[in-house]
Amino acid sequence: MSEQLSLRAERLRAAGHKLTHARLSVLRVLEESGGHVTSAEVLERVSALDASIGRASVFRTLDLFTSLLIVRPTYIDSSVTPTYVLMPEGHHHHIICTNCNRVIEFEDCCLSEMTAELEARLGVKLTGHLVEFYGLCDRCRQ
Amino acid sequence: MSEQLSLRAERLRAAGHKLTHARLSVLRVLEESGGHVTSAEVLERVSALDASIGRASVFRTLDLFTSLLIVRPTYIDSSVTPTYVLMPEGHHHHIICTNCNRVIEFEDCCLSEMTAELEARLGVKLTGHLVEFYGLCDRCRQ
DNA sequence: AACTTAATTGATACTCTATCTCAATTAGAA
DNA sequence: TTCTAATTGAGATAGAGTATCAATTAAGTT
Repeated sequence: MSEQLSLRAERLRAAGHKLTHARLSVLRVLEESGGHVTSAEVLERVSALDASIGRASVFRTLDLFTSLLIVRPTYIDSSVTPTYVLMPEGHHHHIICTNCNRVIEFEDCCLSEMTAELEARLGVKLTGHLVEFYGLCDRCRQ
Repeated sequence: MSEQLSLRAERLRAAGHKLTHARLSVLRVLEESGGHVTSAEVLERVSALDASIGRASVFRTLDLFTSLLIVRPTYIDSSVTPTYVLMPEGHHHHIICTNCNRVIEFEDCCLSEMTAELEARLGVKLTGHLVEFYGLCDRCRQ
């Protein structure tokens, strides 16, 4: 198959990891889902794609992607199952309605100043961020 | 016992929930731990405080606190157990080192402008936020 | 202080997510 | 092709979180 590698697959290879069938399948599922999927959903879709891929590999891959900041687990509904969020350029922003649990994503953020300030003050090197707002969405606000 | 109620306990009551022994115990454990505790740690410490408090109540309470934004589950190490973060005034900010998993908390953030802008543009009413930065801490930066 | 009742609780059995183990397979370099 | 360490799949296992339901309790009312 004339696979066109995504940028994330390149990052995976650049970090010294093999581009295995299982990993590329999980990545494909994540990218096609547009982010915001639970591990159960990833498991199900990966199985639909190729039933021979094992559960353990899917979880191992999600952990690997998390450590590489390709994906970030967050909580939406309760404290139970994490929802995996794809991090397009290493950052992600959304609003969670505390009434109906709807997720509203937005693109722009003005954290580059804060990033520079923190790096200077704390001596850290920051590569990404996640911003979650909580509140009532337009519908639930009445 | 001459219990001096914390502000969070008042918020709990104001939201129409009973101030039960189990809930106050979980709240006390969370406040004494300074945030950043796993459910297993909360379970253990609540048990140490009063062994008669059941597991189910602790989980129910953590879910209740999450829905009230008294606490927010986030992921630190892997995709496994959530770490509960106490939200002092409805917002919380930290840096997670992607190498050693150290958590660096910082206080000030400049998101009030972004909050106002989002409320105006999207018609939402925002009550809190969580900001997570990822990168290398000063030690791991070499 | 006793009464009332809906909210909450604890015990425990259960479900289901995620992990561990290890022999078999595979990606990628030589 | 050959080689080897990384990775995999299967399935048993661990352990986090839930469901159920009778018993208890917080807190308003009298």
